[in-house]
Amino acid sequence: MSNVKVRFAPSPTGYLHVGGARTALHNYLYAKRKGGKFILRVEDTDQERSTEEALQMQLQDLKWLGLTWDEGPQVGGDFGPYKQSERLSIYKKYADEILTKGKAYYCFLTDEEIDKQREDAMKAGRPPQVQSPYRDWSTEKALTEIKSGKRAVVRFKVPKEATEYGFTDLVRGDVKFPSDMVGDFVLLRSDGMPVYNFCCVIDDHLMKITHVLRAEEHLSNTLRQMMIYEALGWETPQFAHLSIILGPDKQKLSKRHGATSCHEYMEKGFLPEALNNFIALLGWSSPKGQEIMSMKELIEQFDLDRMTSSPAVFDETKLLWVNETHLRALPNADLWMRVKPFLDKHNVNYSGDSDWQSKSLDAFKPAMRTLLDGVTLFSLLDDESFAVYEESREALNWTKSESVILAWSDLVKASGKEYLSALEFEAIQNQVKEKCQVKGKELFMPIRVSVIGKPHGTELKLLVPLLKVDSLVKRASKTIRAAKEKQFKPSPVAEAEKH
RNA sequence: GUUCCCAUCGUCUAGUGGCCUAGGACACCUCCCUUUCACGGAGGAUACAGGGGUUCAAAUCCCCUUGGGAACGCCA
Repeated sequence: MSNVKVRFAPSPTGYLHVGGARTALHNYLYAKRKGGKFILRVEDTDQERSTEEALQMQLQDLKWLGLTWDEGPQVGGDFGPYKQSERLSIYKKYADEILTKGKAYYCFLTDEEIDKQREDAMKAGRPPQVQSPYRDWSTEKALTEIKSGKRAVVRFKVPKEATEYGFTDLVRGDVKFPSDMVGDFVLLRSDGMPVYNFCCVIDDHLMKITHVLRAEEHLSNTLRQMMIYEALGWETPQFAHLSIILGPDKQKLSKRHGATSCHEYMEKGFLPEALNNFIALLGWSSPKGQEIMSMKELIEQFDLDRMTSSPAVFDETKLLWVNETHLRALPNADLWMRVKPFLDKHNVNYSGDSDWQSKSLDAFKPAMRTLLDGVTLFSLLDDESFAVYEESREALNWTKSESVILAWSDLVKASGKEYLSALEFEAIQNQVKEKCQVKGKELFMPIRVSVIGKPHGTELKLLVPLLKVDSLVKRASKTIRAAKEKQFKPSPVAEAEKH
């Protein structure tokens, strides 16, 4: 019904960056909202940096986010191939067309000559543009040079007389460029490989792209691209330039800011729906002012009229909040499926019983911000990783602590059960209270230390039923021993601070 | 340097000339809940970069300044 067709066109030079993911997401949302198509095109004309491995990684990240494409690699489509490196003959054809029209020329300038020109221009306060002496050579003359072995690039002939190129950007409004802002730019490299601005135009046109939503850094490329559209007599698509994403220091988000790839966020235990939700909000806001949204809601509410043109800082703290909110809203069975791979990866043992899993999740959910947090939490229930931590030292030094733990252990053992219920736990706790004549934290802290090795954490009545009785007893005796020998494991936090 | 883009709480943002003594969210602080830690609940502090216009009226329109960013590649 709708003829809206958008594309995400990454270059496979590494992992999928969160900035790229945001561009992909906004394109996807727009397509879905308008009932149009979202296509994926691989811009791999930079042979030096593009790799098949990086491409596979990016495709995987896109799938992880649920941003599936209607046309592109792996799914095909009527306008393929979708890898630019496989479309070389197409680009060649249109380069010839522009050449024939006299709107481009072969240029034999060497890198050194260009560098020198740029340097001189900068010194003289002129924009660093190429001035090619080959601009007015005839194609025939150039071709004979090429036949004799000389290498040449194809340069676009930017009109000498300065005019103004303007278009209406869907997020920025009217934008105008003076044509002399750019010098003659390259269309085809000397090895015949086309360059970004050129293939971008050819492909967007041939693939019938109606709206180009891309990052702001491409804004000034639009001028060159408009010139190419003009030279070919084609109509330009609609452009929308998305504001860039900044790091906390307000500089363009890059690796030195820490995690910047989707893959890293996946490994850190973030949910794809949370990353999507958070990223969607960078440069866009819900008309309802809603903050937490499912993919379905994002699609329903997304449109270009609510895009911001100012850059946005990527705030990991807020991402964490978005993540924990999505995470806690997940049904236990679903959450378990997501936590499990993390537990397996970190060799955390757990019960196969789904009731146990669900109860554990109920107990830990309030403390879980990421799936990775599940690893720390669930290892508390794993006998193999039980240890008494440094932070328990104080509680174990209290005069009655040892007797409390001993009494606790005896009563637990005497229960004869496999697992204690919450009620049974409370009954035992009360008996310990009477027997040792302690209350408050002097009562429950030593008990908690003997259960998880730490004085703080999840409510005991939730925790205790998750551990087998004989495990509780063993843990208690280990705790007593640790207290006597003053052997404590450094707390993870303190450890981290050392580094 | 040149051109272009941008400018509301620390951060993401609402706001399209009167509804703004500027709203929401994250973070922060206080209190409540709680025999701990979290969760949760209730409050609080914090912003229209500066200067000129236009207008009865400006966060909103115009200009300048300042600040930030991007582009100026045989990268994308």
